[in-house]
Amino acid sequence: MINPNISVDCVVFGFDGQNLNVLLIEQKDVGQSRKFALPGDHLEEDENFDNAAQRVLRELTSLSGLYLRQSGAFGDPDRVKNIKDLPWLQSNRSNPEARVITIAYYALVKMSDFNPSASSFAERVLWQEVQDIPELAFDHSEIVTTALNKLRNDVRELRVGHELLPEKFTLTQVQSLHESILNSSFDKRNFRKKALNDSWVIPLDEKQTGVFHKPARLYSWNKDRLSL
Amino acid sequence: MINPNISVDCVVFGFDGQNLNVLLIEQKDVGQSRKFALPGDHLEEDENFDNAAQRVLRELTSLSGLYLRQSGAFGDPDRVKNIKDLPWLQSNRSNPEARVITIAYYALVKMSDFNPSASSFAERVLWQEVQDIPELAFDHSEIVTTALNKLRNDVRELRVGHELLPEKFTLTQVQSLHESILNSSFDKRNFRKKALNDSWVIPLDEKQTGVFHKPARLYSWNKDRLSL
DNA sequence: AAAGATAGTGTAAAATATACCCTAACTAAT
DNA sequence: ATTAGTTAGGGTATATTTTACACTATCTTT
Repeated sequence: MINPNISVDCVVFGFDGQNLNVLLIEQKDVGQSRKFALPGDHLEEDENFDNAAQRVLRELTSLSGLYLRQSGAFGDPDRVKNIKDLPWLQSNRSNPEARVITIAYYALVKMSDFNPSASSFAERVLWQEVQDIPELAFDHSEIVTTALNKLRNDVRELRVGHELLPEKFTLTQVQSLHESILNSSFDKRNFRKKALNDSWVIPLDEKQTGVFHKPARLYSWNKDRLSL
Repeated sequence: MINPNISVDCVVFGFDGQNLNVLLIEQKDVGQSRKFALPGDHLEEDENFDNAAQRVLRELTSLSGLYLRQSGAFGDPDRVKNIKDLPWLQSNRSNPEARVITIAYYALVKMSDFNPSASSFAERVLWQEVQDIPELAFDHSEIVTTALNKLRNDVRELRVGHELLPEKFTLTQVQSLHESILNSSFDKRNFRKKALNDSWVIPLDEKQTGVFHKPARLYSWNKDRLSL
């Protein structure tokens, strides 16, 4: 049994070692125009928000096991009343006029660890670079902006980002991660000094293999240092 | 027309120049036990969250014009199913069994500027010191904790707290404010150095009057420095 | 004139942040 | 075996920020 007035929307940021992306779905076409949106859907009657976010994401994109954090509630009475969204609502909702509030979640994943594939009313799922996000359905652009701000705050406090790298990783990987999330760049020596000094990471007695240049030392996260 | 499934709850922190308090309402009694809760109520059908928070607070406590910030959404399916809350629900809600999700807001005010008075289903409103909050209805304790964490983050970044002091104030007042919100204490010289150095405030050519000790210089906020 | 109360101030030491470039170690290709 | 290509990795001097710490000044009241 579905709750027609409450939905969750997920902003999944994906990191490919290089760039920061957002996972979008392309709505199954109604008329000719293609429409992009965040993966999101209504709550079940007896479901809490966290579970709903996990389920919806799994149903639409086949992703599961993400660490999702709530990033806000959006409830403008007109947020699903824009004319541009009407065709989709009409073909997908039993009451297209209904007011819907949504609880937004966000997560950050390593793109190579997850292979989204479309199902349900998603025609297609795609990774889109954050610098280059097209017009989105409903108020989803605003939801992305809010989530991105939260992500940037969180990474500064090292509250997010660990899920992104393998168990053992190089400092260069950590630095790229921070750089792409914060959209800036840091001095290598200073970055490494800080990471070691603040004990973000623990150096291992192992080196990278399979690269065709000088192999880097591997590190693991210092669990004690990860806030929450 | 009321939306029976969505409510807003307001965590109003009050500063009296000394201590940090939270505004609670005492629910009109049902049976013998008195019950405390946050001011909160259901959304109107066509109301956005921000407006609802303002209205609800006004209706229950007669406070208006506060700067309310969203601090989270709470939607556990059982959050209003605890047996302890049933009597009140039965006498105040047409469908006491209904699932209700709530959007939490918080604000910070100077207690002397606002004079809450009870109405609607609030029997009484009271300021309660944050260190000493009684058991609250529903999941309101959790909501307070979340809001307090947010407040503490915000004051550090100077995003909150200006509403609290008069137009012209002393540095000691600013310091007390920070100390009570962060529940800690700072060195006077260092605090003043920082406030001036970071240009939080602008010194005025005026002094306190009416005090029976050395009068302090007055300052005003440097609007350019206030984030958002 | 004295007592009571808060305002207001400076400096040294420690910790942190910034700016800046060259050599080391591996692989692949010849 | 040599070379070219590629990324790893480290140290120092300077500037900035943070911390710790205690006494005198100025007003009111009695």
